[in-house]
Amino acid sequence: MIDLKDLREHPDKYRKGARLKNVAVDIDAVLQMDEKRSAAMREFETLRAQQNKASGEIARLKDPAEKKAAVARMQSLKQQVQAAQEQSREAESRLEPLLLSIPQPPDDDVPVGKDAADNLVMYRWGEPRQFAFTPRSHAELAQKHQLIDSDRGVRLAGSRSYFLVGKGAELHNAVLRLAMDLMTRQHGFTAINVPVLVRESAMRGTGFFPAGREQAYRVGEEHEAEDDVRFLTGTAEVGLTAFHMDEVLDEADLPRKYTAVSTCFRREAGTYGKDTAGVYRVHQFDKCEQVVICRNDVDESKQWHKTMLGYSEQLLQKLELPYRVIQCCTGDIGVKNAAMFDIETWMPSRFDGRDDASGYGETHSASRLYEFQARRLNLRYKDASGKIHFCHTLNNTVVASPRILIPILENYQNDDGSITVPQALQPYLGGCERIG
RNA sequence: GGAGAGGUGGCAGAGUGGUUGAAUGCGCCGGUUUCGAAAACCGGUUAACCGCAAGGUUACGGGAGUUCGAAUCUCCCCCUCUCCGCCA
Repeated sequence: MIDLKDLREHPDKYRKGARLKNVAVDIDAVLQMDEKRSAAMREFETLRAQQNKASGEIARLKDPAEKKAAVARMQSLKQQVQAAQEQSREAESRLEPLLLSIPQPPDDDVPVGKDAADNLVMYRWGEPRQFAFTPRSHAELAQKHQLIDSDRGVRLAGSRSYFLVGKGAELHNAVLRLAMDLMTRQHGFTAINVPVLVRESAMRGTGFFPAGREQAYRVGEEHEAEDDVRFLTGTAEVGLTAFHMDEVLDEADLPRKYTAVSTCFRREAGTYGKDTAGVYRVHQFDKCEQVVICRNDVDESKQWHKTMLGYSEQLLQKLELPYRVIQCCTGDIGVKNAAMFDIETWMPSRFDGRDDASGYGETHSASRLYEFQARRLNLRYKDASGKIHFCHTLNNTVVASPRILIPILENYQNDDGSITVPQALQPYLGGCERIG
């Protein structure tokens, strides 16, 4: 949710922001609606004030006849008040969806661009491995060692579904455990287990609705009342960020640092035929997420953004997987973000043999939202002087699996088809050093 | 799924039609006192919106209604808790 006052004062900022993000919104229509609402509200409040005043006077009248006359005089005012209230409410209810649809303008330091093709490569870590043999894809490796069973997954749950089996499941659990341990033990994040089945208000509050609604699974029968409907979350960001929804925190308790592993559900609507081999794009996966809720301070937000990005890099470095860090351009950061970094990890099977860029696949996404989510969630804090502010929120992937199994299997394969278990994961697999 | 109880300010808890945005207690903040602290005493302490201000409007789970006027009355919904049943 953007700041309505700011929209009134700087409409161009939002026009430009929407244009840079390739989002079609009619700012003028919003401003008109806002004007209409304000007028209706003032009208209603004036009338209501009159009514309240008269009511107080009636209460003080002792003489029954006088009282009766005064009450009779109020009849017509009552009609007017009701009509004005009706108008005011209608204007309000028409303004709200318009406001929800206005994207957060991208930050000044975000490169301008149309889509993912215009994203900026910031830097790389590690060198893509040169194979002395023809490397196998993760799908082949998984098949060979019976780590991932897509055939049975599809039979049971449809396309983009899978079973993780044996060491496949162990590897999956291992990376998530490693991620969780890193965030809690080393970086002081509080571990949380979040609901993945949430109300619409949580989805709207975190900015996944209304834009993006088609990506979420809706749970509930058709005949059920809207209030009984729940949605499966596509990330623990929802639970972690909405944890303090409608609360006023103490500034002294900020920043709040939370991490969670949760199962994530995504319809992947509009991606038919894309990334169908293996487990790159699936409907259900597990992810360790990090969320920071901090003071309303742009510099602090930017600082946290970098820091959180660093935590994820640290995880990839522990796994010794080559990656590159991308600054996403204005057209690729989505409606809710002010800025976004992606981390792409080297996946040999995606490499086309010519352009290195082809071999990197997205594994992480770090978002900086300023007060956009906090406004929608009504998530605030009180500063030392007692003033109330909206918090800032940020989030980033720590690790998502099975997608991360792709670079692990492919980068750690040996010429005989066996797979070396990354050192950092061996303790989580009972010391197992090699698969196959 | 069956039966019952309840939802009021940070918390506890009054309040059943009129100056109650809300008693009282706790907590919190400030002051007096003290070498300092505790205790005691005094004062302050919900938020959103409109307004330069004075001031005004809204909100007692949510919605609808009755009324000149609703925390208080009526209807619908939601949520929480207890007991029974079922269940990981």
